[in-house]
Amino acid sequence: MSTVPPPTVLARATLFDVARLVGVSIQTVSAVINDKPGISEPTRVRVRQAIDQLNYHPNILASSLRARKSFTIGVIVPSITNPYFPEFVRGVEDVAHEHGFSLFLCNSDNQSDKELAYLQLLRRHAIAGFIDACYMENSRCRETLVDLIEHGVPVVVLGNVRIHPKTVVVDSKNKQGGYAAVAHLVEMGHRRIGVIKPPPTIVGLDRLSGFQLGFHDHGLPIIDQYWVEGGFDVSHGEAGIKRLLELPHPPTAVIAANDLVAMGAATALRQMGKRVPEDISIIGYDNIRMAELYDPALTTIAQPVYQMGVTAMRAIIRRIDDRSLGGAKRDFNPRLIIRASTLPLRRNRKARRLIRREQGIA
Amino acid sequence: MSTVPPPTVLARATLFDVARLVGVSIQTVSAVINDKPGISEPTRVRVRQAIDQLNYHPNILASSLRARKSFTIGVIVPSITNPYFPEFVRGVEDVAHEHGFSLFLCNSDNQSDKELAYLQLLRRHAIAGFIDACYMENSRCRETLVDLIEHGVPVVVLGNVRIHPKTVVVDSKNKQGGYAAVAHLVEMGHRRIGVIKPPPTIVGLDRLSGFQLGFHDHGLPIIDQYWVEGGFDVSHGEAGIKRLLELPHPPTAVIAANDLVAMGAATALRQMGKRVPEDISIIGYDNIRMAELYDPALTTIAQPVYQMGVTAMRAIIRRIDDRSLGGAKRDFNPRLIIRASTLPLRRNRKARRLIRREQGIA
DNA sequence: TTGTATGCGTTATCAC
DNA sequence: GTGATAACGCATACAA
Repeated sequence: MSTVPPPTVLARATLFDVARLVGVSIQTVSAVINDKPGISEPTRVRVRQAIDQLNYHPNILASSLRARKSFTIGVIVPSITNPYFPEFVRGVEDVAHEHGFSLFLCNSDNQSDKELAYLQLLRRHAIAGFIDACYMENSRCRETLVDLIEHGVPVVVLGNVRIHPKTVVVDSKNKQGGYAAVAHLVEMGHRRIGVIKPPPTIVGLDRLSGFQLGFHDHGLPIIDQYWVEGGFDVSHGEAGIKRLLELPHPPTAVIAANDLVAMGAATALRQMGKRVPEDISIIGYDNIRMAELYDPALTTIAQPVYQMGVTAMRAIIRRIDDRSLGGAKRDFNPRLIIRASTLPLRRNRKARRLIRREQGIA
Repeated sequence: MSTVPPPTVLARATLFDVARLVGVSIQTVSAVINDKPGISEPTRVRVRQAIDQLNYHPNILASSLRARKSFTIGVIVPSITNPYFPEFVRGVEDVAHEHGFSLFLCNSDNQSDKELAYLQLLRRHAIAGFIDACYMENSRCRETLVDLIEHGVPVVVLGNVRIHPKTVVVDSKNKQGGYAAVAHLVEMGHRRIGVIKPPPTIVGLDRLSGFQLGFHDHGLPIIDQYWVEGGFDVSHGEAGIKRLLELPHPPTAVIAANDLVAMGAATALRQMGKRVPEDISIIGYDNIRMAELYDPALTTIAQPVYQMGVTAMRAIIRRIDDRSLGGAKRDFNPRLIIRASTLPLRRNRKARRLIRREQGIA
């Protein structure tokens, strides 16, 4: 009926509007905005004034489309509510922002189909780079990642997988860290050790294999009942510890998939009237901020999470600047942090002394 | 020199490629993709096959540009490493994803200039909606938000401010919650109460005013030395409690700006050989997951954070669907959760009984 | 130094 | 049902 534009939507000023106001052409304005040479100083000033006056702001959508490059990075994590990931994302974001990139954040909940859906969505967004912190082996996810990579999008995967020669792998040697957790407990004299298993992500499986190798190398038998299914959430710790306590001979020490699980287990133990570490030692993984604050302060395996985020994002930026760069692997060392949640086994002091002597500890 | 295209960058298939392969026009393909009526079933099938075959994926940049609507939502928080915000963001994200929206995540660190920089960046990204969870009074931020709103972008602000009639405010009555914290401690017989203050964000100031009103209504004098500067991080709790303990008459109870601060303070106290709550009671705010796990479990004021995130995102979606919708205010009720970190004051049992009787508690 | 023409990949409005 | 044409806002190559 009416040709009056809808009153609620004000049109934004465009390059055209600015150009018209100044009396120059569109690309002159564009050149001023992008600090390109070849524009006289007086013109630059007049253009800038007009930009202010019209409250003009470039449309990144249009500019990305035309320039065939975007300034958005896709980041996918299992769940941002796991305190490990905010730290990682923060590292990514700080570097990204420094270089003018924005972050698309996605939560996969460790579900391959969700991960896949997000991967596909991000591909449509024409992202400039991609960081996958929740990769799980899945043919369609792998396909999509490979597709992204082959279309020139730099991809970083958190964890020990090489999806494609051009992938950048950022890892913290979870196998080695897992091994160290076992070694620590064994050193403390524990031999009946329970494990609350991580989820089957790349990182989780790697960590698990470290636990297994540790058991093997220290001559500990792997008995299924002592390896309960778990995950990376507090609830997995609560459920896991209950199953372990129902065993005829409950473990004297427990390895939790991560700190959250360790705290869930420790708190559940406390509520059941058990003491940590006097009755049961618990070791976590990740060294999240709370591990230190928790009482008992958690013995755990630390990773430089923030730094890993920084590294991931830097790798992407370097590959955006130089497309010819290939894949890479950046390994960070895990570090055992002994606090209050683990204690030497007291049941059999003689055995403990024996073990210590064997390992050459004073 | 050479006219050979760079070998590293494969061109993505476009609508044009699909149309050519099938032998139809571009807009026929577009119609199939967007499930528009008017295309025969055989054509639809052939188009879909071609899409698969060419591995075609729509370019959201182009589609947003042309359709003048995007599917990205800007979210800005103080810092994603404060466990309160992942919970909030998760609520936002779950709803967003359900409706096909993606999230731009930004951290302001409670710095107005960073907030402003992000606001401007998001405006350029032609976002479909915006959620500000870290608003601080600042004329330029306000200007930018108003500009966004007047250009038809739905804006949600976390905290008790009305920036513009069309703003949606999601709040949890921080003043009331702050008041409840004071009331709880008074009820426990405390009168010498220390406060580790929140930062001057909208939410922080509101909470602070609740503390002040609580002091006033319960006849407690407000003595500057007992109100130490703080923030929302663990470190503020550690620093704050130290200053409070240096006082000639240290407080018998402390109100922390939030749970993180409370845990920082409690842990520092423990390290200084003091007991919580026997020597000093501490009350937090937010009821983050860790508050329950912490030992002593934290008495705190709970807010339905996840639900607040959900509400914020829903408000945006409703306003995208119906541009005529105006502003709104959605208030959530804070809830006192009494756990182990607060205890009745024992110094003067008579006084305590007196207070209880006055308040009609058995 | 500045202007002209063209296209990025998509959607919208018309005819046919 | 389908196809031609224009436009979204911007950047690039080239000519002037």
